[in-house]
Amino acid sequence: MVTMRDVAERAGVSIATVSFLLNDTKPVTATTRARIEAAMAELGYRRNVVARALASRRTHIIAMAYPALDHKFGFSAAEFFTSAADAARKQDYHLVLWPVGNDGTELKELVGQGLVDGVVLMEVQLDDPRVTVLQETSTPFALIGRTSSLEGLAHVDIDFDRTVEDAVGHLYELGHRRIVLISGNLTDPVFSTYGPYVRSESAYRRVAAEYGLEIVVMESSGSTQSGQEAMAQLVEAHPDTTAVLIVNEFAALGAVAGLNRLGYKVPEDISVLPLLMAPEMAALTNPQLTIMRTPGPELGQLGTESLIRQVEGADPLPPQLVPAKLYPGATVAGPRAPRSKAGAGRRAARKARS
Amino acid sequence: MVTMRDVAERAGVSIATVSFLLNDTKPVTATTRARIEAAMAELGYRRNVVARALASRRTHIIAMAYPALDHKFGFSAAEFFTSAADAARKQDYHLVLWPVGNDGTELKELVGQGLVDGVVLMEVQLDDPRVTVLQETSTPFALIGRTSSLEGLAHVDIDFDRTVEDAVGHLYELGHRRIVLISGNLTDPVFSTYGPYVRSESAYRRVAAEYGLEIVVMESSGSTQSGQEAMAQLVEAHPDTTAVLIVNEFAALGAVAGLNRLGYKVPEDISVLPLLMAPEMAALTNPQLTIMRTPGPELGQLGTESLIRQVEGADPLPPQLVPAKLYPGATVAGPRAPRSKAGAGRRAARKARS
DNA sequence: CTGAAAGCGCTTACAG
DNA sequence: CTGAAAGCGCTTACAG
Repeated sequence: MVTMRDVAERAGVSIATVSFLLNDTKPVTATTRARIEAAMAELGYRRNVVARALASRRTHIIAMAYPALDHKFGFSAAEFFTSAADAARKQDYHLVLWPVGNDGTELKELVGQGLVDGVVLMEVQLDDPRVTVLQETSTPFALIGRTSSLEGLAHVDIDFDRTVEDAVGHLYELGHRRIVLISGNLTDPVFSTYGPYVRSESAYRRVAAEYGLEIVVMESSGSTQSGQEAMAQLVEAHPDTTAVLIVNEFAALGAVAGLNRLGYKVPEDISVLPLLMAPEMAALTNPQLTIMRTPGPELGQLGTESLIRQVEGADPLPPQLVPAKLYPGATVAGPRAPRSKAGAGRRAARKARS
Repeated sequence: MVTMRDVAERAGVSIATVSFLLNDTKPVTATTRARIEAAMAELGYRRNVVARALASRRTHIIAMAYPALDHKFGFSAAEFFTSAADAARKQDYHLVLWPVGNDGTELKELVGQGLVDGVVLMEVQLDDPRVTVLQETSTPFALIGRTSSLEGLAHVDIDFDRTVEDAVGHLYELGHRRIVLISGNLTDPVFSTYGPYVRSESAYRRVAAEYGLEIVVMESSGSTQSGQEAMAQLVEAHPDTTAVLIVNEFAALGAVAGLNRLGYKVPEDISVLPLLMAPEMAALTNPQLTIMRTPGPELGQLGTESLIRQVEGADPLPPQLVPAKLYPGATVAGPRAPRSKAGAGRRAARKARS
């Protein structure tokens, strides 16, 4: 292994000077710079990040804590990770993925080892024990998501209000008046304080009321299967529904499949608009889903930048909320027969057949 | 931060003794052990992995190099990563995911920094420049996949021969005699040396010949879209096909969707059997796909264990090939009218309509 | 602008 | 079984 000492000797300078040049921490004259750079090139020198970490008390590694047991690591998660990794690399940091539990014990164990300078928390719950762990250990962190009390916590999150406003507004303009929300199971302890479900639902209730729409919220868990089951219940309980908003991306896939199997055409009979989905996932079906596109790339980057600022002693970025934006596909259209009874009659007939 | 020195002082021993106990590198009497453990508990000591790494020349971090630009990071990749991470953790290692290019330059840069003890290579190509980089830098590594020349390289891989044998055998027993393989695009430079396509195809050619079946190989790229397009071509060029084997998991999803849109029922008209898919992906469709289940959990674990053995100076595990196993779903059944012309006639009629 | 030296928190021969 | 001490490859006041 070629060390800084080797470079210094070859260039005829001290190792301190090499370090100053490498880190740009003190000015170096052009001639010594040239000598050092030549020496580095000739020797193929690469700085040892472990030694640097020990001496500087900064590993330049940050962790993304992802509760993989409670949340599938799908395309959306991959987007968050990838954009965060890119943002980190641009600032000379490594990002590592930590699949740790929701309760904070594993996180505490890992953080105590001194491997990382800070943590980006994914899938934040309204009351998240991991936040306490990070505060107690004085570990810099940034939330992608929000706890209920946010006093001074660095965070970025989806703007659920605008996302739902835009989604409902789009459907309304197309003529839809029967718009149902499929949210999560809020009696499940893991998800009763899960921001996306809670915030989507409250935004939907507010927005639907503003539009004078009937408010119908149904639930599903985060599986394809449960999305399909939700549709079976929906067409039974609310046969006049013309559009479905759905929070969970796996359930959304199941919803489309389920409607098809029940004999409903998407979007002719019912439009389906997932509120949070990655384009790669939307492309798995054919025709491709119309979605509100999760702002994963933006949030991954912002969260990481906010964290790195803190690690380096600066103030975190101000909190930012980014809405999911409409990403057109082929699962949303105007209702077949807006505000008439014809559609409902036709669907009822089909149902009787099946 | 509480250091080993703090623990040593409190326990009334030297830091060397604490280290011996912690690493189990030298015997320690029961009484000193008790004193040290008490001190560690009281102080909440946690060993600093960075200092340990610098002193021992072993970071206990291994990287999984995944060429994210050329290969989507889907459910199969997530399975490999998760199982590798678990295997690493069990042996006191961290696994980090490195999304690096296929050409080795990024890998060389990263490896030179001394962050990792070794590398697990994913999506290995038959002629892989990353292998050269790792050899030149004397970095321990294990392949998940195979290069063409394997002289002494630690590797684990899918057993394509047995996978295809089992898949074709299963279909044959159900009565299928027209079994087509959808492989990859071998004229694409990235995939012309991609093991799964190359080896699946050659296994298929051998096995189909053994069964006396007509050999039909078509290609698709790794997208849902292309899987759908392949089906359009298939029913045009080979209307008597009763079963489809398909290598790429995204294309497989598209194949089912495409057949449905073309008016073919799966599995009644055509059975679809992906050769390499993760169950989570198979569960995205409804009904769930019948698949040959990628042995991701087994290979992730074996590859990691093989690597860690080398890192610790032992011989790597002997190469192992693991077949994908049949994982039942609802997209494979017997052909509608085996060996008669009735099925083909009916399909031709449907085709004329569309 | 450059250098000598202490120190980051451990591991590991070496000695006893 | 335990300890004193060197050393891992850097960074960083401090001095000049």
